[in-house]
Amino acid sequence: MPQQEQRSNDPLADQKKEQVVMTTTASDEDRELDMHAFWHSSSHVLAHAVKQLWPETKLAIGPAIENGFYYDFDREGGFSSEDLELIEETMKKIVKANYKIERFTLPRDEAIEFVKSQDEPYKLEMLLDLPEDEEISFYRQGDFTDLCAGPHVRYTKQIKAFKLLSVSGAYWHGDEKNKMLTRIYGTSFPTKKELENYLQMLEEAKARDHRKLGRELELFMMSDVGPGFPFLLPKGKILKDLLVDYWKEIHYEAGYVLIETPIILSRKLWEESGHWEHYQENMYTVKIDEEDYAVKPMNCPGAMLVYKSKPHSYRDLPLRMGELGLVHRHELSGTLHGMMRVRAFTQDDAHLYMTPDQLPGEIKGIFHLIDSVYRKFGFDYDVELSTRPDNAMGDIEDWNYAESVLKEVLDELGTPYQVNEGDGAFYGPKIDFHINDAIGRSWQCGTIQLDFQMPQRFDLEYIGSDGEKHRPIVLHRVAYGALERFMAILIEHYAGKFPLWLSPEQIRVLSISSKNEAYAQEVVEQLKASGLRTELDIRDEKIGYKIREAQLAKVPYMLIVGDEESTNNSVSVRSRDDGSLGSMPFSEFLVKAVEENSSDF
RNA sequence: GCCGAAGUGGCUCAGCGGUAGAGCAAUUCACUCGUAAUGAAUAGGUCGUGAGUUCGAUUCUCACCUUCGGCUCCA
Repeated sequence: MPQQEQRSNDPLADQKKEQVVMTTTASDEDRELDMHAFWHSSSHVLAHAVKQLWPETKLAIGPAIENGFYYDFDREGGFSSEDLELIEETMKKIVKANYKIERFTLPRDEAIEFVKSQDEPYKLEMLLDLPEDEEISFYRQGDFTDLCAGPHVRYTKQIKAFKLLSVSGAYWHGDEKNKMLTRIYGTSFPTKKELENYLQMLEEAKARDHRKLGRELELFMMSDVGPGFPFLLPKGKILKDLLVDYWKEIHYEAGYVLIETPIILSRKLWEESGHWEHYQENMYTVKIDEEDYAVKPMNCPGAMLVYKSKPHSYRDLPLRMGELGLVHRHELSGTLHGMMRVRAFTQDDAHLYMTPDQLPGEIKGIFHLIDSVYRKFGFDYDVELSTRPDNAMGDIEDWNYAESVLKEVLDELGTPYQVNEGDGAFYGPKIDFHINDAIGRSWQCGTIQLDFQMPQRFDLEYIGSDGEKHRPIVLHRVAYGALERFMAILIEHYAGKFPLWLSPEQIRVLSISSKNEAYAQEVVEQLKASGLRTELDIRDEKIGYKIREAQLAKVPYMLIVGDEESTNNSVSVRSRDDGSLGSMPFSEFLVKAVEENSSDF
């Protein structure tokens, strides 16, 4: 999302785009249209309609976004759903009237006078922020004119199919200190067919929503008595443990040791770490024997204490110390979102202590570890570098050095990345990994954070080869990010159809009738003995019904056993994804299943 | 936290000033069955919580809680 907004704030990029559009839209071939310009024009039609209906409404900003557009308005009382219908009707008329969309420019002074005459305070503010030496461009359609860098389509009639999707609040300039405006979201396409396809895709996205599947597949639940605190159901717990098993395996392989630190620790520790000062609004606190304690929002301070529990030599370094730590953060209530954004979650954390010359190598090692994890699940991801924020602790020189090292390593790795100025943690700059999910959203998961503050605050040291005390460098990182979020992304990524190794229930054995019960039980026992998570369905139901239920539960393999199978020790195999695979000897299936299960892991 | 919307049995939803209804799921019984729903019966709800208006509130009003869509924030 931020990318799109940046695009519309970047007049230079938009100018370049405009030239493209002016040539390509010369023909009436709609598929030649630049969708960015198309959605941007749609937002103008929206604003045009709103101004026609309620002239007193003030216009803020209305850019194209991924798959659509929005426009922010300042109107007393906002808009109701009836208002939305009315707006859509009016938009249809504007489209039908087929206004020509014309660009014109004014010298700065005249532009200011013009916007003032229109009585649009937000537009005036934006105009005053534009570079002084440029002419100001406007777009006009009928009696509607908007300050805008463009580009746009040429006629309103080109916007053949559109739909307003939702109304929400949005702060002016995205700053919560500013006034809350009303934002109307919509989408549009050159043809009705494309709009229908898009709306259908939205419906399909709903079908793989992890909150819906989480309930249907009995993976997790939420309760009013613990907003943002997820409950894992038996199957969800299996999923989490499988992720943990895999995680432990690759971390031991990569030379990590694992620790576990307490969840509740004294205020004194959080004061020492700086969290009491910088992070208090997110921390849960408790009083124990008249003393203040806090539930940990991060694992770092505990890990620092573990490091300090004994003296270290340079020969111990790098020391890679992992911790699957349960942290609690009091996130704003409005930000909670299923298991994607919760208030209690397990970080697959690790702190790496090293000498300065080991830093680049360790960053690369972590990078490759994270990359291998994401690749295992077939995830696409973006890398971002976040630099010093306003509330940063520590010396600027340290920050500059840390940022330059991160940049150097990223450049050396040849990975494309985006820089987010001022988005770092208060204790250090970081490299973030964003996974692109099934519905085109992106979620922050992995992160590598350089921490120059903790070692100082906790006075960490090691004895160098020179016999002198030195301060180690500390890297703080997660790969999954949070197990809960990662699970949610996995659920949506696979639409609940987990690969065999990740499926909580791998095989379900279905008996045709009660006569086959004993044989079915025998099959289940052997499968279980071979480490396959198997369940038995011997209810007095028709086989079609039992298959339907197993299919809806998204169990990878169904074994149907009747008289025929009982007599010759075979199973009729049905795959969740490929349907019936026919009969085979049970021993053959067992070997195949065990092999598939272990090869994926 | 802010803007907007919504909360009715386990799930999906109907009802809407006269103390609740369906389908699925559950339970019981019958059927002993061959690749996505066998039939019948039974049970299950102080309609999110608390106030107010009213002869009477699930229905109207207000507050709070939770959820959903966004903003902001973030793993």
